[in-house]
Amino acid sequence: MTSQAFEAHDHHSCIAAGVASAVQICAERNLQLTAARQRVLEILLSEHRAMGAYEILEHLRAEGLGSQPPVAYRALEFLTKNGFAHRIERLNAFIACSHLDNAHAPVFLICRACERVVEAEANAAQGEIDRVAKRAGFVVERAVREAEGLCPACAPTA
Amino acid sequence: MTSQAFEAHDHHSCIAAGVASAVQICAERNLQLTAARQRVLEILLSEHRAMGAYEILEHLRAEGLGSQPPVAYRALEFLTKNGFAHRIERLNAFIACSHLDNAHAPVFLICRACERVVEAEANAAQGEIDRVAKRAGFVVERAVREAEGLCPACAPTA
DNA sequence: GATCGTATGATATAACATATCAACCCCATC
DNA sequence: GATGGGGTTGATATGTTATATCATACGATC
Repeated sequence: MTSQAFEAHDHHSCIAAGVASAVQICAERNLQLTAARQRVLEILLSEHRAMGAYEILEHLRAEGLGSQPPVAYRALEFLTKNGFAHRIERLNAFIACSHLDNAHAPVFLICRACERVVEAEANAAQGEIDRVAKRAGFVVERAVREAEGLCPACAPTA
Repeated sequence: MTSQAFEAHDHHSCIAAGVASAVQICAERNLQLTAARQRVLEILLSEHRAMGAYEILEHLRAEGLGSQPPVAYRALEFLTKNGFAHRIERLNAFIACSHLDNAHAPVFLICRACERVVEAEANAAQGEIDRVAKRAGFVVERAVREAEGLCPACAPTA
């Protein structure tokens, strides 16, 4: 999945492939992809938009996987810490990672009309954040790069 | 104030100059810089870190300028909408603008140790967000560029 | 079988944000 | 000077996101 993800695609394979990759990676790294964690990843993979912790929690609750906030937050912490999901700061919400294969410096494009969020690959070293930080002698541990606006499908109608 | 703002400086003039600029700009644009709004700006200017709405509200409450959340949020909305302050998404908090003079595409450097936040000037057109968005046909209305890490003063000790 | 690390369960609360409606004030216009 | 509209404020309630805290379960290891 590339920045073309605003376009149509075989969505069923998004979920299957995402889970399969996660299962494999967890096996390799001795990470425990427990039922709740895997289910949260599936829930996130099922939509190309960011979901709030409480929205995810509703799913878990309906499926008997837990009903209290920490259940969702713990799963989300595991997924984000290990790169299977990302937090969208602008929305206080979460989305499945689209680039499980490689280490990356993602840029998120958030459509305010259809709510779709696309994760695009970018070059950290070429970015303005990196340049500015270097100049200031600042050590970057985490960079947030998010754009809110209109996707190609929604821009014309708006 | 530039990206050198992690360094020592005449802080009293930060506040005075910031307020003076805001007063002038509001006069020019027919904006009402009411008591609560100006006071919130002063509170933000008084520290080079991001402050939460409820922290600001405490100050207002102590000074009899209001005691309920909407008071703080209304002032903050005015200040951010008109460019006198910025919202730091990573922290769900607010900081006074350091570059009142020119239109800008700010990058924020957030030190997780001392909590200082520096607003650096950057070139939007050269950034990765802009490049990625163009490629995807995405119309950017708002860009969030924030780095969390360690400032030059805190990096050695950490 | 004691201990340790990791994961879960459960309750409560902190922190951030907005909806709504009434009251008020300025000021432009009739 | 009365009328009315726009913007601001006051006040109450509620919605939403996130974490602290303490307790429990369970497998791995010594």
